[in-house]
Amino acid sequence: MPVPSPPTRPALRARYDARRSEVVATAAALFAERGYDGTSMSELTEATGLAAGGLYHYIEGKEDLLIAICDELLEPLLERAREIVAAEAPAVEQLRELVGAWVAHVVEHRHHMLVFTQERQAIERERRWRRVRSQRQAFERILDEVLARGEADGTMTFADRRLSLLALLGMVNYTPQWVRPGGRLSPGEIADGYCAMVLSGT
Amino acid sequence: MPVPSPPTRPALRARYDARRSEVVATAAALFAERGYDGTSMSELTEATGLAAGGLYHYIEGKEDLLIAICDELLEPLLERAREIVAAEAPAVEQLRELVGAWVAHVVEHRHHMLVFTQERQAIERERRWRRVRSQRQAFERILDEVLARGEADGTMTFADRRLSLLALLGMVNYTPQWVRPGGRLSPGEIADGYCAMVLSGT
DNA sequence: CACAATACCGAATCAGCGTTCGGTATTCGC
DNA sequence: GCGAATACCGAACGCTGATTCGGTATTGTG
Repeated sequence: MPVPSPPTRPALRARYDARRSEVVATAAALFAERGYDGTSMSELTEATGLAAGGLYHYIEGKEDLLIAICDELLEPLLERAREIVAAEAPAVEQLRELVGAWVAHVVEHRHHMLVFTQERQAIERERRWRRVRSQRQAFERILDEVLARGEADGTMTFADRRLSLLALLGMVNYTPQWVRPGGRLSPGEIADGYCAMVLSGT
Repeated sequence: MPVPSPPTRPALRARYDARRSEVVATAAALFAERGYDGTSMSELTEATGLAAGGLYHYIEGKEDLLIAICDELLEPLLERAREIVAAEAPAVEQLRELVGAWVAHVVEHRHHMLVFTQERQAIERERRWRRVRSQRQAFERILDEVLARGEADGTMTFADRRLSLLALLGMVNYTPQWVRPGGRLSPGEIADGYCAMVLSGT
């Protein structure tokens, strides 16, 4: 098997997983700074402390890292979003929760997010990215449905609902480009500000 | 000189310039679709109809294309922005004009814009991009000054002016990712929508 | 027409990068 | 402690892709 499989012995499994996600996190930081193509595997090995071949005990190849990064980013966010909309609450309240969780997530994982947005054109184009793509779509769909519900029951008004959705996506996706950990505004304050702008018609 | 200099004979100069900007436009379209690193020079030569070495009569190297693309994008926009704020008009009106011109520009040059945002991390990091970087900063500064003027004279209110600026940047910069020429919304309608959200406190 | 300047060609070059693989050290399980 | 699984090493490989360069065709100019 060319695929590096995790160790079968349970005692080693924890260390393996920890080291692997350490590698992924390091890759995310480097990719975010220098770009995916702009980062060589040797820079990665240097940053992780491993030697050239050692990386391949944890990943199948460079692209594997990208997939892992996207997964770590989208999966928990999507799960949280599903939880929020599963609860019975007014649309406006759900939107606030969604945006709050979302902003907090992209701020905490801003390296992952920067990589995701930078490599977007590759992700949208190729077959093997179907899963990632559909996760993104699912999340956007949830957002849209909340907006639609709010519009339908009269608690939200939009000049154009789709444009409001796209504007929201733009704001939040751009956030990782400027936030600094420990910056002036907390993720919560940022999210509130975004909600206020989108809900301005209300 | 390794630099391909334009022909000195005036009769040829026009053809040369035309062909060069044709090459740049083709590169912008390819880069926007496949990414800068994801596009090989041979794909570019094929798309332009030139042969391998022929490109280098018009450009110094691959990176030269990136610089040209950014210049074609930012220079006219910045100039237009300076015109708008040079005129004496209420801040709100100037903002609408700015956003209108801006959205129209990124929609028309969405390929250029996609390349610019994708390669942002390279542009922000390296020395030789100082010019492009300062053009971007100058434009953002103009926007901020208009918002500040509006806030000062009481015609605009923001929960947090900086956040509103960043949100606006996010919305507009994201626009090229979803607009389609001849789409449902005109650039003007999009710009109006964005302004309404940012000025919602008013 | 003639000679420069210009436009373009395309095989060859050269560097960098991702990946492989045989080998060694370390660690767990009995 | 002994064997097997695991972790890691690092030189070597193959390939892609940007760039070069000597040469040829074309085009304005005197």
